Amino acid sequence: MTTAPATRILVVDDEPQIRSALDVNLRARGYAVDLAVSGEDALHRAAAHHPDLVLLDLGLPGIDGLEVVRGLRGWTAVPIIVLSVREAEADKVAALDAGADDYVTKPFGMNELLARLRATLRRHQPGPGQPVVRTDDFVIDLEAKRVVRGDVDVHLTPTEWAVVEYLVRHPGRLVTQRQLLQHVWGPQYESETNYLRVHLAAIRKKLEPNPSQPRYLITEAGMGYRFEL
Amino acid sequence: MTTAPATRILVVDDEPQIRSALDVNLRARGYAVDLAVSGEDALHRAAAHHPDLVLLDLGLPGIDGLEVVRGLRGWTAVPIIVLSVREAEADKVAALDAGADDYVTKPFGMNELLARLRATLRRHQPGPGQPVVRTDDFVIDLEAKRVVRGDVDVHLTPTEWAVVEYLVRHPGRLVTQRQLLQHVWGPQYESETNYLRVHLAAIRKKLEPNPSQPRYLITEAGMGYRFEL
DNA sequence: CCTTGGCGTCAAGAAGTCGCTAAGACGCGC
DNA sequence: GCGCGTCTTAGCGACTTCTTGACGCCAAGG
Repeated sequence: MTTAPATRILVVDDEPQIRSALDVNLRARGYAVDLAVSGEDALHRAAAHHPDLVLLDLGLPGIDGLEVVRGLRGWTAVPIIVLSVREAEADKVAALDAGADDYVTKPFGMNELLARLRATLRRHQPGPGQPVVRTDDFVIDLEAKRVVRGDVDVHLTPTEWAVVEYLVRHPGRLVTQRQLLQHVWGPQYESETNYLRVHLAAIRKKLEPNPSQPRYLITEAGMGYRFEL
Repeated sequence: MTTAPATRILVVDDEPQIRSALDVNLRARGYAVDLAVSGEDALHRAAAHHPDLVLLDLGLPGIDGLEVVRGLRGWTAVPIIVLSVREAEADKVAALDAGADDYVTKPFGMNELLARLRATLRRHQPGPGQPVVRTDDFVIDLEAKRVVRGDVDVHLTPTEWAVVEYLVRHPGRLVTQRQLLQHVWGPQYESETNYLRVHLAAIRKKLEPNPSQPRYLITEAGMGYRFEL
């Protein structure tokens, strides 16, 4: 029997006690743990090791935890669970808005944390990780970066692919214009919604059975887009 | 069987009769009660004993009850239920704006008080933050920014969503008009309650089974709104 | 019994957003 | 330097969403 590679978790916290408590408990459950002590450290380690999940304390010295969330979301959809003290209610909402997946309030029970961690991982690995998304009208192979409609290949330009991939990797979920822009074009883009309009139109023309009445790539006016299975 | 440690309640009131009435009734229900006779006393005792809930009379000699709320919120998110006489309407709103969780008007029925107390404790227990909120009539997915009623999607506009999200993220708690306005429209808005009326009406039409007799989005006249699970 | 204040409702106009098209700019391989 | 695919930019009508004001209702208080 081959052993599945361990799930890699990046723990970001400046308090040594919490760091080592998490380290011990996670290792005991068979996770591979990477530790970061600051926001900068976290961003570097994430870029270097591509963890499967990030456990992020919001109250960091230096770079704010919120900035770390944004920094990560600029290029990756890795699930992020935020830790914060109860007072920082507004920060938690802001973190979720910035793209965090869940949050746990300190002080937390280790069991609750582990449960949320498993739930978040489960959500982000739909079953035995199927890199292929099927609809009635087309098939998207995320691994091979191919789209087939009927029985012919559909060619997507790089930008179109980036948009489609991001939407498809968050099925059913509302993706804000900011999220899409920053993921596809870069962190400094946030208000160029005309890019999205043009490229979405092009994508719909290629994928939707009836581009003028989209069934899969839904616009939510004033908010963003949603990929409907 | 291990005995759960008693829930600790800090009672703050300068009137001896009310203090002892609360003391007796709360002890009879198995709560551990700590008594404070003034605002200063309350702040000291809260810092020393970390109560699980604070019952705070607004009409205190010396430090105002409002200041006590602010003082507590500076470092703890302990639930606060405010007691006040009916006349002090403005004080109640101010206390809620400062971060109190609920209020009870004096003279109060002991049963009502106990019910609110249990409700407040209950919702502070399991940590907030489920990304999905269910009621008998609809499901709100905070993560996906999606609302389903029965089995059809309900479409919310950006403003409607912002209002619903804020209320739902503070379930059971009385949210003042100010809080909603400033969170949704921005800091400079505080008295445009007509916005709230119009948008709440639209939301109720979409979510409530009987919009003219709301079950979930409750209006508290003169104060604000409450999302009741 | 009447006034007052807060709320719900409705409708119309204002403001904002989106889809679509087409033209110009860019970058890469040849 | 040329051509091709691709991306950016601009503009317009259509549509969605927000704001605003008027009106009626109800409860509290004089």
